[in-house]
Amino acid sequence: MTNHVLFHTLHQLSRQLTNKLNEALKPYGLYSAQWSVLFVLNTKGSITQKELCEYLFVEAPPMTRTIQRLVKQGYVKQIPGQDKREKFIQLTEEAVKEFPKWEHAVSKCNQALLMDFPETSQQELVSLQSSWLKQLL
Amino acid sequence: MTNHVLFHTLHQLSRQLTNKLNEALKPYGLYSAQWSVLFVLNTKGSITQKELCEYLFVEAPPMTRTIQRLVKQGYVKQIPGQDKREKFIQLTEEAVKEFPKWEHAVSKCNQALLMDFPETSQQELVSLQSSWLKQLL
DNA sequence: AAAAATTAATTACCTAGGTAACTATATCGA
DNA sequence: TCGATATAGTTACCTAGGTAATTAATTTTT
Repeated sequence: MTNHVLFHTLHQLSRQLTNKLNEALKPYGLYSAQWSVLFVLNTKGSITQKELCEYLFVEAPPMTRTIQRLVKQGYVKQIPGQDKREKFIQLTEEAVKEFPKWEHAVSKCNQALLMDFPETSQQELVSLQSSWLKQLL
Repeated sequence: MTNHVLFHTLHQLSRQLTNKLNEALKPYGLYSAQWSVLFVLNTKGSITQKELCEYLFVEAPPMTRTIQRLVKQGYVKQIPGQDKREKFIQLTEEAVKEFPKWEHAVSKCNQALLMDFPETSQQELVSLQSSWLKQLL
């Protein structure tokens, strides 16, 4: 019985959080999945789509779509690798310029979401989730 | 910084769990969203789509789709209410007959997912998630 | 009682993520 | 070396969930 509640609340939480994130990103014409890619590119620099998929645990097809949208918006460029099968993805100058605004919006959103949720609880939650996730993968 | 990890792992976990659930339900031709509806109907009996939405915190359009698929599969029927706008949803006889099998498959799946995750951790996780979720809604 | 506002459900269209099948390139083995 | 196999990415199509607009029925207001 408690199992069911566990899965249910986890699912609900995840949905609520992405909804809020999408709301926060709306003024910038971005969506949560795009943000996750931009965030990774900002820290990792230029990496292949494969690596992006592995890092975000997402299958290749949705990644292709997300990247294509980012390309169309001018926030990301694809550079053919030495191995001609692979494409390196990196932020455009414009994306680098805009990034701080996006980051600020996201961080404000996250802060609001965590407002009444104590720091210690957050850390416990991360710890529990991480250990569970590690076992699943 | 820890915020980002928190949201990331939550999202990953949620996706992994629904993927596994979908896998477990595949032999029965069902998907996770359908299962969540069937599960609620099994405990609540006959309720309106509105109530289903409220219970599962899902918007009306996706609920309409999920129900229409279940109707097509013969697992659910829609009964017009006294208020002609609303439709009461309930399990068909066949669904009632099949339910135990589905429930067993799901519960086996959940058990496998939680195998190496201690009972106490599960309870902590539920407690943390629930309190956070309550604040968000 | 008639007009206005509200509500339940649907339709159309969007993002997010999954699998299967395909293409093009690279690598491995006989 | 050349044929088989593996790999990166794309395309097509599926479920899941969201918003906006629409329809039909019910309430509320006037």
